[in-house]
Amino acid sequence: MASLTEENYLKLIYHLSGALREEVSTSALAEQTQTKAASVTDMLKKLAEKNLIHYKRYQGVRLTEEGEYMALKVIRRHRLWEVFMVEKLGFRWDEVHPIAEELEHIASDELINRLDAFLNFPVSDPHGDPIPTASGSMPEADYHKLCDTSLNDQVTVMGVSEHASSFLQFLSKAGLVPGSTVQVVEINAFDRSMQIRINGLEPSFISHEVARNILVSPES
Amino acid sequence: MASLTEENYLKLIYHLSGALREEVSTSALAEQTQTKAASVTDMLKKLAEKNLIHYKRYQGVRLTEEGEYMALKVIRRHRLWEVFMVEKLGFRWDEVHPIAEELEHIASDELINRLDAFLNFPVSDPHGDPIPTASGSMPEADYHKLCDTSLNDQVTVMGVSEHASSFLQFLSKAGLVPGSTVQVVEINAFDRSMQIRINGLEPSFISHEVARNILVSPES
DNA sequence: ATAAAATTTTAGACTACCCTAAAAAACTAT
DNA sequence: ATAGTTTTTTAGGGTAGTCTAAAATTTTAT
Ligand SMILES: [Mn+2]
Ligand SMILES: [Mn+2]
Ligand SMILES: [Mn+2]
Ligand SMILES: [Mn+2]
Repeated sequence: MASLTEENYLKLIYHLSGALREEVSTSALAEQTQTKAASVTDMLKKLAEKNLIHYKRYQGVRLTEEGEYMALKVIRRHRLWEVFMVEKLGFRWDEVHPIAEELEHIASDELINRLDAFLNFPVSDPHGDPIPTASGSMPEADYHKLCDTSLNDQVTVMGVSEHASSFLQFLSKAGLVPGSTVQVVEINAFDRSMQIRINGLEPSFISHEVARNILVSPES
Repeated sequence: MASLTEENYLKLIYHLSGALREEVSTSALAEQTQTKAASVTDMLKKLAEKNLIHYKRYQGVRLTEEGEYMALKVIRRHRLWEVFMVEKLGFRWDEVHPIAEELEHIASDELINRLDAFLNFPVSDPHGDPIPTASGSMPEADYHKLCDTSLNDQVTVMGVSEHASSFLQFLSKAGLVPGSTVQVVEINAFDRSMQIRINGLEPSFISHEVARNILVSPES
């Protein structure tokens, strides 16, 4: 029904619109798609024609219910393939995203639902991002940022909000991966950097920039 | 390097050129690609430009070494994904081909080589077709047709030369799947139909048309 | 409130892949 | 050998998705 390019636009609009489902600008889409604003306008007209987005010119866009459903299907496929590559093929979490960008466009529902079962119905991908259900709803996880954790609190790493492979490799080296336990030992007021104890080992230092991109939940 | 469409042409030229690597005609390609001869000519010019085929106008085409290498890569990916779907996801052998037609275009070598290892380096796909190696050579299996088997000889089913899902479903129902043992009990001269004993059970009847599309090897 | 700046859309054009219709070349049959 | 038939190529054109340049609209700043 939707071409590969259309699917990428829908997925991107979903991600850029954020939790509040705000309107997405033409320029924001142009920047992320590595295309020019004029090309984005053309595509927005086509998506509006297909009733996948709400579009009034000069006003930005939002997904329709149908458009959001299709975006979530693409995101579901992307994240399930990432789980497959890490869990079954032994890829590292910093390697799988570019390949999932291709696999996410394989359309078969039968394939993806069997893959889901084969992976034992995972609820999140290797980066801690929730996997939309087959019926098209996005599980909302209410994690908070490691940088907002109070002194001495102990938390569990659940995921990341930055997916650059250099960042992911840094976290692997530091042992800051989903499942790790972190206790905040010290917070430096001037630059908000932290000393943290990972899995009970010797304290290490992380910048606010790093702590801001690590998602955690309170120790259960 | 090559687009999805170009990959499909290369694969098709490989298949149509047969074991003897004969020249493939424009009209044969047009028929199989569901396009018109004029469109095929356009594509042949492009592939020749990229040195993937030998092309002289009005003369038909053959793959270059480079073109054959790329065709074999696509076929390798296709067949490995078919093994994955049948062995790991529980698909039936008559269901996987259309999905593999999409998966075969996912380009990552790393992905396909890890998949190969995950599947324990299979040598043939669910239909008995050999899987090209990572280095780009096609294992040649010298199976013969069940219809050429002599009376009373016992053979093992190795694969099929017809992939229509209706044919595959018929074979599944009959128990004529790769690995089955077949003994030829009777051959009817007038229409070359056969009575065969499958896995030692009661004899069943198959037409020459069916026997012609079943590949077997002598009992070891 | 109005002018300047930024954003967005329109206009016109390009490539990849496909089409129909017509021309060219290759086969086939007498 | 020549005429008819079939196959293949060329000519001209269409859609999807992209571009640059120019026009329209909105936002920002005085
Ligand atoms: Mn990803
Ligand atoms: Mn994509
Ligand atoms: Mn197949
Ligand atoms: Mn294909």
